[in-house]
Amino acid sequence: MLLFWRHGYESTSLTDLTTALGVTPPSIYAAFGDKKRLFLEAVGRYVGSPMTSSSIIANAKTARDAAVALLTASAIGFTGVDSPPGCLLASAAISCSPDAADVQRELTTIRRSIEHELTSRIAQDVESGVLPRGVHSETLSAHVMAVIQGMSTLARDGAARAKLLRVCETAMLAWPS
Amino acid sequence: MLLFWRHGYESTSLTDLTTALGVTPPSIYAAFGDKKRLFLEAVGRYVGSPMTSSSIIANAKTARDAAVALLTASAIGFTGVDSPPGCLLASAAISCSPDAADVQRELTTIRRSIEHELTSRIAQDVESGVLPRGVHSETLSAHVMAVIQGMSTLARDGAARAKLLRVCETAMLAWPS
DNA sequence: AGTATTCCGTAGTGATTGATACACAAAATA
DNA sequence: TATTTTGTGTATCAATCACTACGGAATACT
Repeated sequence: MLLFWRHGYESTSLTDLTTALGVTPPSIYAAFGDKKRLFLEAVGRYVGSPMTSSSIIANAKTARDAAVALLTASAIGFTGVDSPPGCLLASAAISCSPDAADVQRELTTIRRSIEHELTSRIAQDVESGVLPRGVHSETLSAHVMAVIQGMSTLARDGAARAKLLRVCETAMLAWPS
Repeated sequence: MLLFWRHGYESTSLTDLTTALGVTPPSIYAAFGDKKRLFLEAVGRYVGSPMTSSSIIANAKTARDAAVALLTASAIGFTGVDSPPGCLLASAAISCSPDAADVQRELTTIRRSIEHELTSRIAQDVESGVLPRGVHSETLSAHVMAVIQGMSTLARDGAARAKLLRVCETAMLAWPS
């Protein structure tokens, strides 16, 4: 997972994986089938630890809290000391060859589902009057997602955690009162 | 440039390039040296057309105008009908093998210089009183850059131009009055 | 204890990667 | 017109890619 996180799906060779794991290719292929499924397994581990975006959104009292929690968790997760900078979902398969188009679509689906969950949570608060009527939930959600994906690039470019956390605060200034 | 834009640096093979250009490998190597320099040449063409970020920032009356112009130009440029979705700078060399680390650093340098120019433009408005004292120019600039880089991912995931333009408006709600 | 099964390392598969030696042809120069 | 220079295609380079056939060792079952 860390190798895919740092170097991406296609640029992580089987040699990289076997040497890092201390095993030989047949072991990997017996356990996972092929490189594609191994990668998706690693993605599953990434999105499920330590806390899923879904649970963050579900456990938040308000949509605003959900947005703050998502942004903050991202800023922290993208600048871990013993993990590659940035977001695996945002960087591992952004640009790839046609052979990996299905892998690319898989990550797109995950990103869109997170965005959709946040959109629904916002719409729920608009519905219940917590957020003013007229708020465009889809746009508000897209802005939060854009900041998250963008912070991944900033982190990869060397931005410190404190800087990303300040970006989160700034992004939340766009949140309707 | 379009091939690198769509598939990234490493996933664009020399075969892709030669067949698209209608030439054979020796012609490319005689003209550009190697794949790395050809890519950087394509990047230079990308950042210089039709308008550079530097000129957008320089020609804007205020830092706010610069931010709006950068965001809008990005939203439009990332959703062109006859160009790949997203931003070449944001996607072509985000995750790559150690062999391409220098290419990665090159794009990081470009991204950081754009961010730095915007930071300076904001600081200038704070200095002259156009923006209130206490505004953290670096954070404000980083937020704009994050939204831009994030919109690249949204565009690659299929977001429409109108949606990205609405994201731009939302992002500008975080701008100090 | 003897047999069957699972597991993994050795070694190598064909295909593709970026990059080149060489020869020939067109064009520029003398 | 003769000669040099430039440029491109043919064919191929070693290296690496994801992937696998096969044999031997360790384990599980009878």
